[in-house]
Amino acid sequence: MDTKSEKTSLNFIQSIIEEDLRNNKNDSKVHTRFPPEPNGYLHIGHAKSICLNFGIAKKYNGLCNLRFDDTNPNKEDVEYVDSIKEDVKWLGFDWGDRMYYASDYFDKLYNYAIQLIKLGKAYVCDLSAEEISQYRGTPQKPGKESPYRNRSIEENLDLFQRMRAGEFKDGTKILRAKIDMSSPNMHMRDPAIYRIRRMSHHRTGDKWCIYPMYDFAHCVSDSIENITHSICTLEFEVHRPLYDWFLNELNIFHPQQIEFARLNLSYTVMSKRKLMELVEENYVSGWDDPRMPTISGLRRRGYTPESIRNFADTIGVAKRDGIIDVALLEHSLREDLNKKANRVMCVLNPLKVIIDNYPEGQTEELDAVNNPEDASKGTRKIKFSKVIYIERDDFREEAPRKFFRLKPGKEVRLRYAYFIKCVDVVKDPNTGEITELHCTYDPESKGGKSPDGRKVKGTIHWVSAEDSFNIEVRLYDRLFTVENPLAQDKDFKKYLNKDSIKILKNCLAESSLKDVKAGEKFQFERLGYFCVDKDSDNENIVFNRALPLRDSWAKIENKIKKL
RNA sequence: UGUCCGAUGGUGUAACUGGCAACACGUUUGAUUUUGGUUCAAAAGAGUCCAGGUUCGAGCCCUGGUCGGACAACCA
Repeated sequence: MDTKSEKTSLNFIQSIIEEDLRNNKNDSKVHTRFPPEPNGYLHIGHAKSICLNFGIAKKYNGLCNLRFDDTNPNKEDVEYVDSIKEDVKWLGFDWGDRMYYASDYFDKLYNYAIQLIKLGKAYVCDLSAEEISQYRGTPQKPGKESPYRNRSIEENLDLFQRMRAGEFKDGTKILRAKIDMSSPNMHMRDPAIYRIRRMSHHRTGDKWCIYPMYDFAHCVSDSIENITHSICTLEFEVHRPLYDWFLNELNIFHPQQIEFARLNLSYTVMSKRKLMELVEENYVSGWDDPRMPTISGLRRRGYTPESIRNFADTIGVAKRDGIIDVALLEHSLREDLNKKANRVMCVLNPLKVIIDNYPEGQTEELDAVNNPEDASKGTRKIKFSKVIYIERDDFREEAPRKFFRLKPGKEVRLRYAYFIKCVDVVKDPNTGEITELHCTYDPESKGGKSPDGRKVKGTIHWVSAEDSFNIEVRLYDRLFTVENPLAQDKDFKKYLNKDSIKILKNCLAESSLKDVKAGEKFQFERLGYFCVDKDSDNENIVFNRALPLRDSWAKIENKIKKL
């Protein structure tokens, strides 16, 4: 039992870390960070990064900081920092007392910039944004040097201080690193370090009118926090030479940047910009719309932190980018909720059933199991009566042989109750729609077993007219109709699924559900997993369907249809 | 006509210093079942982008291609 340790294969980041540990690099310490920009809500892709960074810290007895990369007051807002904190916490991670902001380091950053100037490695440039862009060249063509590139250190120092003092208009001057305008790497062609931006910052207010750029702020912040492994996504790979350059020139602690492939999920989009577009143009109700791949959306939909963490574990980490099948995410939720969610009976599309031979006015209580996967959850009583409702889908006038549910003249089991047989079908004379069914029940079959050992293939769920109440149920489907909405062209919104939400107002739930609270999750027997939505009030309880149950009948039926 | 990165069943990830390509999801089949759920058992499905080379032996190493992605904000 001792040496049976499961063969853990390391991902490439863990391999790097273990190699570093073997070499006693960084005094054998591991310190990571999760560095979101507070300019939007976190999504499942961030969850991957959070699980990675906090997970690695935990695995190697290290620490992981939460750091807001808030160097652009133009886009950032406290609303977002609050939601980010909530989401990280909800996912189950703890940054302890190490919550930082890049803006905490504005003074230090400023001084490092001055140091760079003194080293002759940075200069103030008067070129306009357009000119800079022209001077930069293209990936194929080298750029040319700015006419301001060779200002003296004294002049640069003076100018930079005056930039800070607010002597120049926005956009008229910029501090640039002096590297190499002919570098094959565009990021090395004298990148911007500081820009003038008269805008109040959500934390530093109006203290600054110059703000540092990402490339400068990020590596220095990592260094200040003694981050050993600075893990980020692939698009920053080209930035790494610059990351290293700043740290080398400044000669300060040098974290190692490691890039991995960001998460893509099928049938959705995963960039803050595009999600923001869906929110702002009202394609969804907000960042936490249950159809959104945001953490808050998934939470509202009914996802659990465990299922998301487990998902992150399963998908692994690598440098190749691809698209993960949502089915994998869904599987991890089903796996989790199957163990945890109590079962209840609800009818989404009710069809009235009258049990002709059941005594008028009589009711009786039956025992129902709360969770067959967990005996400690016990049982509850449900009430049976003469009039009940079943799912419209569970009755077919003309049914294929493999249809095990209710059909004329045939018997079916009502879960936990009785066998019933359909004796009559009543229809609306005008529309032909079935309005009610008449059935008879076998009093001997109470609890769902018949003493004569008669077998009934189908078991269906139901609620009694006596003891049920009206609920609203929202059914969700994938947000997009195609696996990769970005594959063909940029116009991803034309692949939006018009049927991604279906609202059912006339659903019936067993009365045990009367006192539920937002966020509670249940399995509606035979239907799926459902979560109480925050839109619920005393008048109207709203359930979101997180996920339907796996449905092998649907597969059979599809096959029949094809024949 | 640049630099960097990547390429393993349908999808994602493995294969420790070269040694019978494995796991999960998905798919299919069967068993069990008072949820057409769960569970259990089994099967199909790649010979590792291509071409050479090194080697007794290559998914792993070397060379050259091909294909895909990233990079030209005073965004992060």
